[in-house]
Amino acid sequence: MTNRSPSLTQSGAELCCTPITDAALSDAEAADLAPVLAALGDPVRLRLLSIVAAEGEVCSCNLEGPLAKSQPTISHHTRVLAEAGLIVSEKRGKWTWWRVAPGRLAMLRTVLGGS
Amino acid sequence: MTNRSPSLTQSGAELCCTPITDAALSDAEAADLAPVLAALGDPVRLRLLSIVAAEGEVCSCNLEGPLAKSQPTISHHTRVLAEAGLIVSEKRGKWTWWRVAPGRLAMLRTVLGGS
DNA sequence: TGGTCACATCGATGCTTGTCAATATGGGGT
DNA sequence: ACCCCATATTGACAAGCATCGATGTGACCA
Repeated sequence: MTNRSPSLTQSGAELCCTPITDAALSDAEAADLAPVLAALGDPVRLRLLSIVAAEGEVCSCNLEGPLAKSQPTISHHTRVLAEAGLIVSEKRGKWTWWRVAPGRLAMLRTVLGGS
Repeated sequence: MTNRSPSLTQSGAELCCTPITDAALSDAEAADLAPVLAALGDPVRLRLLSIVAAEGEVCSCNLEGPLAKSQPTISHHTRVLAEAGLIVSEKRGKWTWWRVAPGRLAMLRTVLGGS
């Protein structure tokens, strides 16, 4: 494996941004977009994201409680959401803080038919 | 099960409709919402929905071609989208026509942070 | 240097799901 | 009645995924 950013794999891909009501998605566009929506298709991740979105900033250690899942499971889900480009991490000392990635949710709203 | 419309299982559930940026989802809300997003988390279904959304109305027989999947697979995916409340069907003669379910996509946009 | 804490990774397991061939259902035409 | 055509359903199989215990990694503190 080549050199990579230290703490996080994070897709910076520019995804399709035209409403599906305007034009059908291409095969490639759907393939790029589906993993993002699939990341939201799990109740634990959906709730995780909503907690981060509502709080503005949440430490991993403050997720185990509300989500009632083991630490590896939480780590797995944050990873999936981060790879989908939906949340971003920042390390402070021993702790990892999560924030919603700017723009990504707005892009989804647009694709789902927003003006 | 009580009386229901003849040809289609269709969740008429009233789903959560407050932006996740305002308040975190409850366990139950996430459990209700996740399947809808999971339905969109497959590239074939995402493209299927976009075709229906862009065309306005599409016959099942006009989906096999663009999606390059077998007939049972198409039937499976339309069923999943219908059960997620995202599309609705109407039978005309031998054909089944699909349309986007009104309101469902708008609800998703709202939950994902829309005003 | 040694210990503790937060988090990531690995390995295993059981469940879910996308896919298609085969078959069933049911409407239309002749 | 019979045969086609469009769609739904069933059964089976391979791949993917959520979950957790065990272990690795790296930061902080004494």
